[in-house]
Amino acid sequence: MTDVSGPSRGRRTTLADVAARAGVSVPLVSIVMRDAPGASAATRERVRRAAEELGYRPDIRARLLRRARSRLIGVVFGVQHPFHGDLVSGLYTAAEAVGYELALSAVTPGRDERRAVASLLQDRCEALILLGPQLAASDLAELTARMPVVVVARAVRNRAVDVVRTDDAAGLHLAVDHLVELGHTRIAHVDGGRAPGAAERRRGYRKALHEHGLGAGELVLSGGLTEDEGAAAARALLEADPRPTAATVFNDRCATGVLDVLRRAGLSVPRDVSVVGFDDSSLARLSHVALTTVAQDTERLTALAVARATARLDGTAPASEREQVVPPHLVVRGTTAPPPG
Amino acid sequence: MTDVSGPSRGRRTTLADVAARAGVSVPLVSIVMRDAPGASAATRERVRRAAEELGYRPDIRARLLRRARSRLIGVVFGVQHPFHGDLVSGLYTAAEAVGYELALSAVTPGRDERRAVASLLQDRCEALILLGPQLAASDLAELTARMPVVVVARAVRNRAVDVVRTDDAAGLHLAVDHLVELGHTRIAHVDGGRAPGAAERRRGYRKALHEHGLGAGELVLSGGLTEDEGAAAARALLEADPRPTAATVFNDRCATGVLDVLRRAGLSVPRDVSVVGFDDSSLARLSHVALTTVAQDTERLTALAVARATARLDGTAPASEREQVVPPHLVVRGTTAPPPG
DNA sequence: GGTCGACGCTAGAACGTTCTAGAAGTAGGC
DNA sequence: GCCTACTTCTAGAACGTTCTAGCGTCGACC
Repeated sequence: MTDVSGPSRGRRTTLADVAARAGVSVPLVSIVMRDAPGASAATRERVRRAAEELGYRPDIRARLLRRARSRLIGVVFGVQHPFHGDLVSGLYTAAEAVGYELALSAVTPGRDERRAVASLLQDRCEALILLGPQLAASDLAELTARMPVVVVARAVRNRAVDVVRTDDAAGLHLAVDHLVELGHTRIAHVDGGRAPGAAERRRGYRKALHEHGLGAGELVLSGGLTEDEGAAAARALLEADPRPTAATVFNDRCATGVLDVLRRAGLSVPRDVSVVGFDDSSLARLSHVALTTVAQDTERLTALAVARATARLDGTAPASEREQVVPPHLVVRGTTAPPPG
Repeated sequence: MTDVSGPSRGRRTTLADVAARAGVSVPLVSIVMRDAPGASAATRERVRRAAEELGYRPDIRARLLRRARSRLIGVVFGVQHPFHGDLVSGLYTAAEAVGYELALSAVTPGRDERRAVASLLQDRCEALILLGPQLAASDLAELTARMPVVVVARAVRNRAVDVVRTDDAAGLHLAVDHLVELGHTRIAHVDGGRAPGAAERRRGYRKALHEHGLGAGELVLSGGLTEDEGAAAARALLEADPRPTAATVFNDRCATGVLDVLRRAGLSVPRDVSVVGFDDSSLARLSHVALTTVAQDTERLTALAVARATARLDGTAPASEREQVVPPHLVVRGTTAPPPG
């Protein structure tokens, strides 16, 4: 008989296997594996070696079943959305820093948010983080009654839901300030429609324009989340009379659509028209795009989201102040310059 | 005392709670919830109502702990990679169709593949699907010894690993055929470097050129996965003498970088230069890009990947034929036309 | 009228872990 | 020598589910 104790074959190795090999009780092995107090240094060493030899891996399900706390946070994200990718990256590091794990559930064209949430509910998550959810406020409230829920990158009217989001209005204010400083007076805004944050950004654009005494030149063009919608908006912009010399755009993806149409129409960016995006996505950073844009602080957003979720679990979160707003900052690249003439 | 039986409060409701309410035993409730045979219609109805009233949700961890099979497939994907998003979408539907669930684990800038895989190993997955992994073949082989592993969208030399991938060489052959048919004779290829599939695509390009008797005009420009690398390659292409009238490009992202530089240099696509991408990503479909491209059949790829994983689990997978190659097809849009002159 | 099978249901164990309670053993203080 | 305190360890139960085995009851068959 050969030794089949390796990790490769048949039944998975359990605490009992390790305990037998090390000549101790099962709970003691558990203690060692968890680095919990209650074992001598010599025994720890022996148990560790036995576990190593057997290729032992703790069964996280059994552990969670037994433990009161799962230290697991569910995350719902859109698989299509590049910005969600950035946020997921940040969430992983933020969660790890406070000893939590993440359970991911994707929203895809064939799998809506309800499904994504439902699958996490079975998973013993202690809290849920939803990235830019489209769920109705009532659904969110219902979910919140069941467990802590933190919504990221979307404003929610319902005061019972924790929200962490960028100060979208301030972001557009920054963009307009920058353009005004360069000397622009006719500044358009390409809108995001019903997308999360769009209303706030539109509001910020309007407010900034008025504060600079440029309210008369206000021009909101209907756009959207995607390049195509940006392209359509750019065509509308070209026909405006007088034509704006600058545009703030709902997001970077949409802005690249705008850029493309402007350039194909023979205009130079930024010489003829300046363009400012939003998100500072990897798209904007590409050297041949070099989009001036409003950067969201993903690191801060994700850290706050995880912190709020865990605080809610510990009961240390404030009952008021459910909304945390993170200031954005402007990243000036190559698509903004003084107006022509 | 008010009724605290609702789903919102304290301890989660268990089978025992439902059983007590319905006046039956715990296993019977389990039978009803699983739609397993062994309960009368009347009882089923009563149990279902009790469960509904209590807001009962099965605890998937306890279930998995008890069950021999978890019917759970782990998926490792790159959160940055849009094409992985498409694949994940397909995997969800393919898995659901055969009664499996997915456990997602993301690769991010701060979380490498090892970490991603390790977290799934704890999770009781029965099989692993890895999307375009960068892991060494030896690591893959080691993993395969432990559990069924299916690699998607990357060729693996090791014959012990199941692979489902697009026929990259054939894809480039299609692209070259198309360009030759249009009348092009000087066709360049923008390379993907060490990226998964790049070597195959380069090979397909060379083979097609030779078959058309155009081997003399072979020109491979070093590119990569991203727009920036495509832009650099396009600058090299502009300096080539004689200048190619067409280029096949490693992928769509890279191709958009190529397009951008060509157009900024004052050339018209497709009038002066034709460009063919690879992936048929959402990028290529954008109306203002309208990239002619080689489409990967994501639906087929994902269905085959799930089918292979489950077949491996059932022991019905063939010992040979570890590699399944899916033919791509050409999507002709607006970036290809006959050469000038 | 007894055996058989099917049906509807239940008792008890099992999955792999962690928790609680407590048992040995050692050491120190009086 | 006894009490207390501490360390190291173990027995047994518990988490919520599903599996195995088996118990009644009913009807049918010979």
